Amino acid sequence: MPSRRRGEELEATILEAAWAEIRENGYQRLTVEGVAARAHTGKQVLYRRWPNRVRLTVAAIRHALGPLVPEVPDTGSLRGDYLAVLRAMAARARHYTPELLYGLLSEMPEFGGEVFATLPEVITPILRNAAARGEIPTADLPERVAALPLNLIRYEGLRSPGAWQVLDEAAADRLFAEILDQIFLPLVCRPDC
Amino acid sequence: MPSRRRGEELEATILEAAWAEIRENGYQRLTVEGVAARAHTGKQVLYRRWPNRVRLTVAAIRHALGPLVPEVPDTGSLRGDYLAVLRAMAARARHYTPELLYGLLSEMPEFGGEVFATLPEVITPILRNAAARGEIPTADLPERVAALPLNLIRYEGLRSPGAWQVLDEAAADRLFAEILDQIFLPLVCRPDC
DNA sequence: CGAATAAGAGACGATGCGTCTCTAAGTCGG
DNA sequence: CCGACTTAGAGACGCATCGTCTCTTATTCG
Repeated sequence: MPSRRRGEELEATILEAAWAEIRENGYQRLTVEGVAARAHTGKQVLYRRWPNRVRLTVAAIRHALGPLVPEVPDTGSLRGDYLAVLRAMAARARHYTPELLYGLLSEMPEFGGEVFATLPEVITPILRNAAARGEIPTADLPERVAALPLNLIRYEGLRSPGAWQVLDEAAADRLFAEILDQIFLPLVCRPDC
Repeated sequence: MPSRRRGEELEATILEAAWAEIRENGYQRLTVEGVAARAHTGKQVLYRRWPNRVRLTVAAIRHALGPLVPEVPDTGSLRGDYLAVLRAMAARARHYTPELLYGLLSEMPEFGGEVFATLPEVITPILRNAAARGEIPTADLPERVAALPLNLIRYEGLRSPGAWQVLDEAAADRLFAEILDQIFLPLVCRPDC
């Protein structure tokens, strides 16, 4: 008979079970009973740690995807840097099916804070570097402008959710290029760029 | 004893009952039983018309809010026209609580087509008028650019949902002005605008 | 006027949440 | 090394609500 698991080990098993259930059946059909069964444990063990289904799900996502904020890229150009950020975001977004994202937001609107973060920790340094290189006249952009590509990408993901799941890397890059070249760069660069 | 209702009359009563329940209790707590009770009818009468709770809700929204596409405004300037469109959209958005919007989208992702429409029927004429007046060099903008303010407003509504419900008209107008003046107009107008 | 239709009312089975209860495995202080 | 405490593992339970089914009877239509 296998020994009983505890603490970290048990917790990790449960969160991985939850994440597996989500990937296989989606969030709507995620049941606490199902997760418990898959982790070979009882419901009470889950409810001892998370107060309800939503919070369990959030914990599972965080466990599976790791920290939200990506590294600050330094590719030598504003375009390259921002592109790197968009790629990192898209990689993360690929795990959010529409059904999962909307389901979570409907039951826990404050989760939006996590999903819609403006990421100044990343964007501000990028803009400062660009200004130092002389690519843009000033790094001091209104937040709405600084986060524009970020927001547009996210909007794209909300608007045609599921799109990330089928978009190959080349197609995603084309989308990023469109947003950067048609909208963001014309808006922030000195006229001659 | 009151006579039994039928057809249009009964249907309208039901949809109004559903909408009232949504406004009072939100979508999550909308129950088919509750709607039936409020409309003084039986569940079967609802299920005879709509296959499930989501579809009933969508029907109730359409009944309450009317057609999606607003009139084409003609204020004499691109800024004024687009502002009018944004105001019309915001008026509609005010009825979508986060909980309602996300709930619907999670259970019926294709509803996004309705919520995220690019509204070319409205935007294209506006741009054509602006071009005819000489405000912009060409009316032939990429769709992504033409719909930019629309998308940003909607993103704003998704990002801080519930915000519309508390935003007074002046504050909403400030937001629209920010988006038009900082982003859209600089992007599409001839340099001297 | 008689037959067909559909309203109004509610019982029913299924599902799944969150709570509660029980036994025994593992941990820890003395 | 042992007795007390904690908590894992298992599942029963009550409750809400979905969607289906059944029944009676008012209304409509041929």
